[in-house]
Amino acid sequence: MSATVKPRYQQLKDMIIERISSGELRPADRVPSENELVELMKVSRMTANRALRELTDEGYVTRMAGRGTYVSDFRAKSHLLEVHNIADEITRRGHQHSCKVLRQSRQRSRGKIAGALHVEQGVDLFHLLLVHYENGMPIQVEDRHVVADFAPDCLSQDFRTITPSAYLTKISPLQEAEQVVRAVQPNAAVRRRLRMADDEPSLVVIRRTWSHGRPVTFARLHHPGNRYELTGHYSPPGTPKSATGNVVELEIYDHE
Amino acid sequence: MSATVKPRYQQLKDMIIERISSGELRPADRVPSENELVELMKVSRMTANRALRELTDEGYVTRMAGRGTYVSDFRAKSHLLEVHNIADEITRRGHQHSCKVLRQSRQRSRGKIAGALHVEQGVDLFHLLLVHYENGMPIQVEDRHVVADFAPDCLSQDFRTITPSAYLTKISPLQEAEQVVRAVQPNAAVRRRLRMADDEPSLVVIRRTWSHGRPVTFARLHHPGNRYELTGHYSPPGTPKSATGNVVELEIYDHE
DNA sequence: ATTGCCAAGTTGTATATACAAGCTCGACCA
DNA sequence: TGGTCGAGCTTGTATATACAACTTGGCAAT
Repeated sequence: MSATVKPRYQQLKDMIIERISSGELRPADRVPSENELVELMKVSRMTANRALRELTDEGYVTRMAGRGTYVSDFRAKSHLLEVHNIADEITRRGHQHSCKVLRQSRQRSRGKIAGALHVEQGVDLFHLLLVHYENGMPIQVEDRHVVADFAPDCLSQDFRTITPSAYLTKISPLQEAEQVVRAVQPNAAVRRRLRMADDEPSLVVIRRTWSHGRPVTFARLHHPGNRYELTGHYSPPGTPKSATGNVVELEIYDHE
Repeated sequence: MSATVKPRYQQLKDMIIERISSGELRPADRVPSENELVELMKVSRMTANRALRELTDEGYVTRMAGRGTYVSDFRAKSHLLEVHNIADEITRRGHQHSCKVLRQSRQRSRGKIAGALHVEQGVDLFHLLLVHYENGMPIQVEDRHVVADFAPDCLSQDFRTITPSAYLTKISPLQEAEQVVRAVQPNAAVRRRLRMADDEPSLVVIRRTWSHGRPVTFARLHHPGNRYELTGHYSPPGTPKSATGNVVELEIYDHE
């Protein structure tokens, strides 16, 4: 680790973050204006502007033209959880990912599925039912519907070599998504496919993905509760990546 | 909605995003350099620089000094899930939040808890055990440990009026967090506190929060699986907020 | 043939300057 | 008294310029 000097705008950001973090600047307090920073810190206004603008993007401060810059109210901040693509997640663990295709068929949309995908009853959909394995152990049942005209060659894909998620993002990458995570008692079919114990709950991720302003796919991802968990690490944007070290085993249970 | 012209740097961003989204620019393709954008789009280099820099922050492109700018590989992108503070979440639904404090005591750290908080055995901790209610129905059991010297006045707080999360972020807001989400069979105590059905699974969020480079609190949040879910909406930063409309009810189950 | 080095192109940062637009407050006027 | 307008602050954007650091490729010297 060399002691290279940080850029000036980053020093400004660090200084302001430190003043917030230490409690010297509290939520709704006024942050020095760009011109004040110019004098205080001997920088140009564009440099001060960049620092304050990035702090705005990162949620630390709020700016109003004509008023000034004020410390944000953090209590509203959400914690973020990353939900990875299952195949990437497995290979990143150094394990082997494999996949069995149970169904890959064309369907007419109906009922709730049609509603979720914002299409009329009877519109062509593709239905995919896959089981993903990690070193041979089933880890996810993927039950997915895809709007047919978004991915016309869906039936000719070999989803053992490319996951539906990767295939769909290849077609049109920049997407919005809604997600729901639930703990449920799975039905018998899912329980059997995932080789789950009798009373084992399932962690379910439901995801609807949008592209070019319309829903294009709707997936229900079942995981065995005893062998799967969602993990996330949240640090404010702009923070050095390795600040907190590795993920640590976090045990759930003590007796109350 | 007035038809005010977008700023020039935003037009640049939109243009590049559109070229990526349409498939004209694919992952690993080269994006026009700043100087090329200066000529093509008749802007100054600083404006082109801002556009490309923000696209970098938003994950669309990757830049390398001396090499150029290249379209990112989206397959690696994670979906994000927001995990809200329980009290905010309830009040945002227009419901009434209340809270019962079951335990608020000083403890010596030991075992796994000490390890998770990176402190020696025997260091002072506070132990909090709360139940959060939404319109009178229990919705979360919060089992939390706090490093004592981070929050010395923890025992004198009234956590019926301020949640531990809000209290702790008030002390020192800018924090990193690790989170794990699991589906588990809760023990009898949790099941009783949350008035859960016999075979109902529990959605558990385990969160360790850091401040000034060290862990300061460690919380296990149990929720009843039949009455609680995590929801999230992900759109790339910089996208207009209301692009996809409201959250829609997403049903879990069809028969296979 | 290999090595070394330099030129050209790229991103990254920093400054000085300029103008537009929004907000506040006080001076001024009717 | 009440209202209006403008001075002076703020942020937001845009440009021109400069230099540093990095990468690549080709050329020259060894």
